[in-house]
Amino acid sequence: MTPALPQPTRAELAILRVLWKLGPCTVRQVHESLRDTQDKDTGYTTVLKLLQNMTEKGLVQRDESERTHVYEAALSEKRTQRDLLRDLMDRAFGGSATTLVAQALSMKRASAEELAEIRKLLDEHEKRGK
Amino acid sequence: MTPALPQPTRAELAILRVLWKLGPCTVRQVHESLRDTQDKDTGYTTVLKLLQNMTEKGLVQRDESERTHVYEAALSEKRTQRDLLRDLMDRAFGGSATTLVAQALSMKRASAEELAEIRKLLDEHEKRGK
DNA sequence: CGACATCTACGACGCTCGTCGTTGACACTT
DNA sequence: AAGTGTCAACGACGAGCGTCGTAGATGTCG
Repeated sequence: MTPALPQPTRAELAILRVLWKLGPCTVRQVHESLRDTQDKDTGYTTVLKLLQNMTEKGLVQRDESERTHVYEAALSEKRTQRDLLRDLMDRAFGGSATTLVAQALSMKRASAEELAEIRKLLDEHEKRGK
Repeated sequence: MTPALPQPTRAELAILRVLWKLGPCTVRQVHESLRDTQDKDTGYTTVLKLLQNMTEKGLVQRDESERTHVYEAALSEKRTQRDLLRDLMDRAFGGSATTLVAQALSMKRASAEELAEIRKLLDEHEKRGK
């Protein structure tokens, strides 16, 4: 089992999303990508500090072979999503996946394509269970 | 539209879960219920302080007509779950309900009953969309 | 009445998080 | 060599959170 890293905070998760999308990045690349995506814009040194903290925690890995360091997400997007979802499920849904899915469906009037997609997932899941 | 209260923190959510389960409670009742459920146990004044903070934020409503105040959750459990799920969906899943549901399913090898339940939800949801 | 329990209120502390200013190292240009 | 720009590192700050000690008000029982 992987050692269960600390949960990323909001700001950290925003950075991870950039790393997942772009792959390994310098601080500057992350900063500029955030500038594009984000509403509020974050100072360069803030992003740097965040990335340093995340290195400390093990959320990212740093390549310092060059003067300009390159950061990379330590965990996959899927894995992190699962961890976060698991946490929320325990904290707010009493561990019930069913309730969680129900809320997810009722929340968003899911589009027809989405519904079909989910149905397909269900089928595959069931098949695998056999 | 309801004014979108601040998100409850971890500790606050634990308290809300007690209030949802037991209905309106005194501080002492909440404290003791937490003592039962929780691993780590929280001091009485801590719970009191938390509830005072939550009153400040509007997360709970306080009846102070009696000397011993009675607290009640301001928002329904469902509503809060939706808010939290929406937030996580935006922050970690790029707003995709499908991805979220997929992860929820893959996370827990859902039991047969759960799968059937979810399928039923899907049907109802589709019908309602018509 | 007086002692004791119960409850709320107030203030403090330690911690984490996000933010930034500043500094010093390194590189490039002229 | 001097000037300019980029970068990582460090330290600081303010806010929010969870924790608690203590004080002060109010009730209860002898």
